[in-house]
Amino acid sequence: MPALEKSDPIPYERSSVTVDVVLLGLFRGHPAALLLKRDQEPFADHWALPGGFLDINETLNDAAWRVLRDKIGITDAHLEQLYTFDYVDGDPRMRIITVAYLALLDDQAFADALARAPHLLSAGIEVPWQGETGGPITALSPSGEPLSLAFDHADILALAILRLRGKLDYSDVGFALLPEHFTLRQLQDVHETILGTTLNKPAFRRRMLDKGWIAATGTREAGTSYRPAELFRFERSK
Amino acid sequence: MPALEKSDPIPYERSSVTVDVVLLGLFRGHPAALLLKRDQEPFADHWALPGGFLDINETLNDAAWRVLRDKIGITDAHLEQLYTFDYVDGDPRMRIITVAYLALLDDQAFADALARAPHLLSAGIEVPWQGETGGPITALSPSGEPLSLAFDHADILALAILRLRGKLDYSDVGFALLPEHFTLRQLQDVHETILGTTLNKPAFRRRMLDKGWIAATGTREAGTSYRPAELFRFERSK
DNA sequence: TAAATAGTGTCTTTTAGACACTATCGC
DNA sequence: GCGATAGTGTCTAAAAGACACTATTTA
Repeated sequence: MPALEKSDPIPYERSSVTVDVVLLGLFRGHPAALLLKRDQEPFADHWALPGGFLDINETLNDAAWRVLRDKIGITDAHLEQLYTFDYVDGDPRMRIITVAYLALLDDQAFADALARAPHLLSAGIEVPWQGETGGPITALSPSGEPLSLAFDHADILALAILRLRGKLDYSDVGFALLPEHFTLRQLQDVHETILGTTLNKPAFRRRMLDKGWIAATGTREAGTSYRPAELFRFERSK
Repeated sequence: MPALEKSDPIPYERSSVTVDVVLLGLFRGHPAALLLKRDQEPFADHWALPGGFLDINETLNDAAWRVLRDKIGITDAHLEQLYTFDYVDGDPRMRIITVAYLALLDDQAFADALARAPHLLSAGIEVPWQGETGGPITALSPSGEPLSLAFDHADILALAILRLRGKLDYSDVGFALLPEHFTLRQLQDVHETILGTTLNKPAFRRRMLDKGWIAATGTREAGTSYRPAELFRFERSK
């Protein structure tokens, strides 16, 4: 558990800048985020994004990777900056600037992280809005109960979903949620889960193949009780 | 002129967080940004984005508006957060976190700001890359000479263009560069300038009208030596 | 009437959706 | 062969591009 919490006085030679990381994966057909339970005020017993203070001699990216490594045990993931929030809690002395990052994990990395750190919670993210409109989200416990989130972390989670939806079509973020080799159906499942819609199969395949982002491996998935699908991997054609 | 520069020692009760604002408008068929000349080291005599330190009791948005108001004299503009940079200059004690903002000005506001603050420079932004690829940009003086930019401000300007291009089609940012009443040709010019391409006229008109973002005013532009175009204004249909 | 730009009708091309059909695996 | 899912052919619908044409203003 973190020795340093945001409620602590700002320590010597540290600024009041923190880095919080949204660790996002897919779980049972829903987006899911890894959360930690706070044991101190404010927001004791609320669930929070893993985060930490920015060290004086590290970059923002370094800090995000340090959070991933030290708090979750992850050293490999898609990582990008999301947005910078200022959380004001009444007392202006307590003002904190939070640079939020988004980390994307494939199923294996997500499950490994959960197994390694038993205090982590995999929270299902309920996204009640369609498209790129935005709005509030709800984080659900594994049993389906709504979770109380600390600080403005519900807003940060909502923005993470929004960003992911916006970038899914024109960038390669979708592949960060898949293992190295994957079937086109798995890729489509990722897109459908993130977007919260169903997609047309032939059109989706055409589009993905036309983008030139995936290359057939020549191998097929194993262990199915039906026709095995071809495995692809992410590879820009140029 | 600013009394406080980034090169100064961090003052009491101020964090090392700064806010820089890209003030973007369109000038002679090119994107243009408002820059200030630095008179102190580091980067003395280089051109820099207007910015300032974040005050302990203001939000990031407040700080961005304060920069716009105090340094440029602008109180009304489209303003959004762009990205947060950490600029490291060798000495880790000098590390600065910069939250970059993007402000969009229409021609009138852009010209007014230039007239009000004679030390401001309108720098043409040369964007050598197509689409949403990204890459370096060049800032040009009014006479066409490349300008030396301070810190990582060339990167920030490049990101501003990239963001604008990415959002132009699905958001309303384009209207922030136009006056309240505008013709469809003006709207198309804005899009073509930002994207650096030419667009098909009938297709553009169809698309804009179908979006339901603009409403005809029933009036027409005046003072033309040819058929005057109908004036529209920005107005979401729902 | 000439010049210039606004605005549109329509054909072609491209892209997406619908949907059924064939293909291939385990059992 | 049966069940299940992979993968495709093809028709339809929608959107974008091309391009010429008409419309309306000033001079």
